Amino acid sequence: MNASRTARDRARAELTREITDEARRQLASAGADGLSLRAVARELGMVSSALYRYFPSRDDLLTALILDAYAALGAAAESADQRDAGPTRRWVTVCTAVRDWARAHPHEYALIYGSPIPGYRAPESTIAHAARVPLAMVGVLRDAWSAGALTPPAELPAPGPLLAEQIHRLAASTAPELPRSVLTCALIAWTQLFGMLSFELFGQLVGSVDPSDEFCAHAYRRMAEFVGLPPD
Amino acid sequence: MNASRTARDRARAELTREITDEARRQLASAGADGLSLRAVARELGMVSSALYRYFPSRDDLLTALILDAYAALGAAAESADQRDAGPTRRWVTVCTAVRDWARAHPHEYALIYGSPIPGYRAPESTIAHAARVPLAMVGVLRDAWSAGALTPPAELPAPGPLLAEQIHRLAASTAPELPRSVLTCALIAWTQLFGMLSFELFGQLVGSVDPSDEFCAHAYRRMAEFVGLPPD
DNA sequence: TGTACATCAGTGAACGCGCGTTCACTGATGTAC
DNA sequence: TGTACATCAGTGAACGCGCGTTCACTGATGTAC
Repeated sequence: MNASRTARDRARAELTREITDEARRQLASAGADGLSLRAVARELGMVSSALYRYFPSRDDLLTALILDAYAALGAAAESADQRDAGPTRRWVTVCTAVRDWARAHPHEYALIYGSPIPGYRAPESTIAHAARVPLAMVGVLRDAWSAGALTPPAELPAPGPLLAEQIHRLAASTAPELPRSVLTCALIAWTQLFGMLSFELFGQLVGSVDPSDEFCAHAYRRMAEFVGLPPD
Repeated sequence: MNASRTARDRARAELTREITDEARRQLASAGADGLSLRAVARELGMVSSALYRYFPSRDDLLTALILDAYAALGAAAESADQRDAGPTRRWVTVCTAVRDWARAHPHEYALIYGSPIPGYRAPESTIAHAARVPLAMVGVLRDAWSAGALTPPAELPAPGPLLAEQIHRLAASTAPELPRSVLTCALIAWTQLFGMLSFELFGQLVGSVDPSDEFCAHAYRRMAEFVGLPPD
């Protein structure tokens, strides 16, 4: 029951970090399916069974990587947001930060936003972290709304009853004051942001708008307008 | 040099189809990485080495599946398009057809639009087939434009010089008569369509707008407006 | 402060598994004269 | 139409590989008295 960290504790924490670091490195070269406990151990100069002192199974190691990735992306989006800037600028900045992180960590991005890994089921705890990017986007919109800088998109076309209910529930838990049409369009913009990013990272833009910096920057501004933000 | 198909030819064609069919089935349960020549052969009652008479390697089998998937999706989009309907309706119909196909074939969708398979490089020939969906979308816009039913989005924000050049090149090869802003917004809508679809199929919408039928239908109409199509 | 005991990290061998690919072969199907 | 030869499909054994996980163990680090 001693709170002081023993040498053992410190060694354990450090090795745990070294294991996830090495696993991340292997992710980059072989993908999620190529991640091998034995290879990680080998690279760390350990015997493979030793890893079981740190992670009870391969899936637990994968889970740790997934949680880390969501947390890192969420942090990147949040910390890029400059709350004293104009709303459209903030919107574009947040989108750009998401893209920058993804391009710097393409395999971690693929791990969380690519095809699901067969036979692997992510724990519930990822959901909270996964929400951080859309929450950062909504945060910009809330500030813009309370500053009177938001022009809600038309309520037409009218959403169906289930969608209205889903939007209502989302609004209640994140931004009760926002007009529904803003939240709906923000959801669309959210899927647009990641759709563009996946296309860029997974090679679907080759032959059309690759390199994609200007296309992305342009799209972020178009989508800002789409959700009701003013021109910059 | 005889064009008539011998029994051998027919047997070969049929078995080739049986192999890809079985491979597709395994894709669904184990993903691209789990696709195993031995398992396919086993299921077909053959010895694994026999498959090498049909596909020189595992990668070639994968390539065949990828080409088939692009072709099937392209055909689904094209054949759903009803050229005598109104442009907005056509737009929504094409988008819906893409979604329907993807939901009916989620693992084939993941194969072509999910994370790239490490160590696998898709052949150039996929590009032509991959273009069929966006070309179907652009086809709707061209008809709408020539019928005077399209209101081009504003040219602002102005695209950067590289993006302008990329859009120009795309226009030249697909729709020279369309205003640039329409094509730019169509590209954005294209990434939106697939972004939403990937989110739906890969589980990112759980907790917000899942089930997603109404959300998707709504988004298709919003994006139709976004590219300049009239209300339905 | 020193000692006896408990906890923990890491080892090394082993289990059982499945994989892609090669190769020499047998027997059936097709082709040329 | 019949025969000799060539082509091809499929077999079965083997090569060499890497994997996740378990288990009994040794020795070092921590804890309680």
